[in-house]
Amino acid sequence: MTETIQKPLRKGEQTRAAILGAALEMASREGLEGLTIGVLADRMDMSKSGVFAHFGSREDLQIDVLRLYNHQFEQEVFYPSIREPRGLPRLQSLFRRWVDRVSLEIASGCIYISGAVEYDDRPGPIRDHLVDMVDSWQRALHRAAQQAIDEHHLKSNTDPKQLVFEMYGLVLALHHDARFIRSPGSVTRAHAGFERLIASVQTTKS
Amino acid sequence: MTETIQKPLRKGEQTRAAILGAALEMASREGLEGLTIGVLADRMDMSKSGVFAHFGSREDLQIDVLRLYNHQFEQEVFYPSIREPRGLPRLQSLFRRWVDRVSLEIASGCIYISGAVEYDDRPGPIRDHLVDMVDSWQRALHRAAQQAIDEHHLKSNTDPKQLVFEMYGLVLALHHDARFIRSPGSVTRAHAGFERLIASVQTTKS
DNA sequence: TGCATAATAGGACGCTCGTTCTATTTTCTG
DNA sequence: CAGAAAATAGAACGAGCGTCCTATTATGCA
Repeated sequence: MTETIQKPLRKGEQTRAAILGAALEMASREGLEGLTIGVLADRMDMSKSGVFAHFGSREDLQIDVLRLYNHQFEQEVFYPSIREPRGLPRLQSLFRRWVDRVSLEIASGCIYISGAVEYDDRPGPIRDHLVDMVDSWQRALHRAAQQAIDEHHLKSNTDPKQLVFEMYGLVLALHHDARFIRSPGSVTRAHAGFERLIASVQTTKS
Repeated sequence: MTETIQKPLRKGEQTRAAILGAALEMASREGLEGLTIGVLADRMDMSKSGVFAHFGSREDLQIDVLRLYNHQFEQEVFYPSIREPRGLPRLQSLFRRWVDRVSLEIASGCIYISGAVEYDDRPGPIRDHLVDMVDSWQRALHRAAQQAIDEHHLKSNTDPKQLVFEMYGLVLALHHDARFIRSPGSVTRAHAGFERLIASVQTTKS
């Protein structure tokens, strides 16, 4: 009993990561509620209990998938953007990278968006985590918008929350039209909407 | 065998309509995929088979719910609006009534929006019906926007599809922020976004 | 008021789900 | 290399699902 807590062995973490990756892919397409251990086990060529043992429960698996998605989102969208100069450039980078990511996700689906519908009325830890993440993302956008105002890139009477509301709408419309309706040109429209939106609150008109 | 096809009796259609109403309410909250015959039967104080007998299958029930929702949507949003004078007034009425309806649906959920996520990657008759309905609604908006251009209420270089794309985005953002995030002020923001949107494509500035 | 028939109940089916228990295999370490 | 511990498999469970079959009750028409 010298060491009660042992560092986990290598193999376990390795397959656990592989399962999590497959689970993320599956949850992106079918939704977090469509994530099922049996199908996941089939796809991993493992037994149900073998997969299950890596996560205490299905809910824990779903939350871990959520965390992984959030991490990837931050790596691809948030962190590269905050290295842009604060103000309008950073805000534009956030939106552009966001749209880029959702554009790629048209084939698979965005968990933030599908999760918002799946858990809008389903209380529990999953909803709590999801709201936290989306709320955190919106607050990051709010900060960037406020900074753009402070830097006098945007008009001083601009409402950051209104701005972010409309940016979010453009991305939701992109996801909706491209993934559900499957009408072409949605990415272009999202960008066009953003440019018109920025133009209406920018200090120096082009 | 004088009359092979009998007109259905009164009682049957009556309870069928009641079931359909409860099913619509349930599908609004839980989603069409969350609509389950057992729970529906409990809520109706009926047996599962009693409920089931009114619809050939669960899928038929879901499609009938969809039809009922579509009918209500048309009655509340579309038909009252097309009695407004064509052009900008009609377009504004369509949006205002649409937002009004979604505002009321914040407590229950909009099947067009939740269905778009549930069936964006799930082929079948339900998806087909859903796409038809949403597409039909978007085309109605396109017509109204085009007419507003023809009437010279909107600038001649306005792109109707871009306009409808952004209108849809505002409603999706409203649904998202109000129902999922539960942040106040979303309805106001949806209207503010629409006014800014219209102002940017209107012929005579205020 | 009878009687054909519609409406409903009850039970059983096969399936899938998450979860648990136990046994077996694999992996790392002393 | 041996042995402890981790990783995985396999089978079984109870619950919930849609659906089907059969019996019973309720309805509306002649």
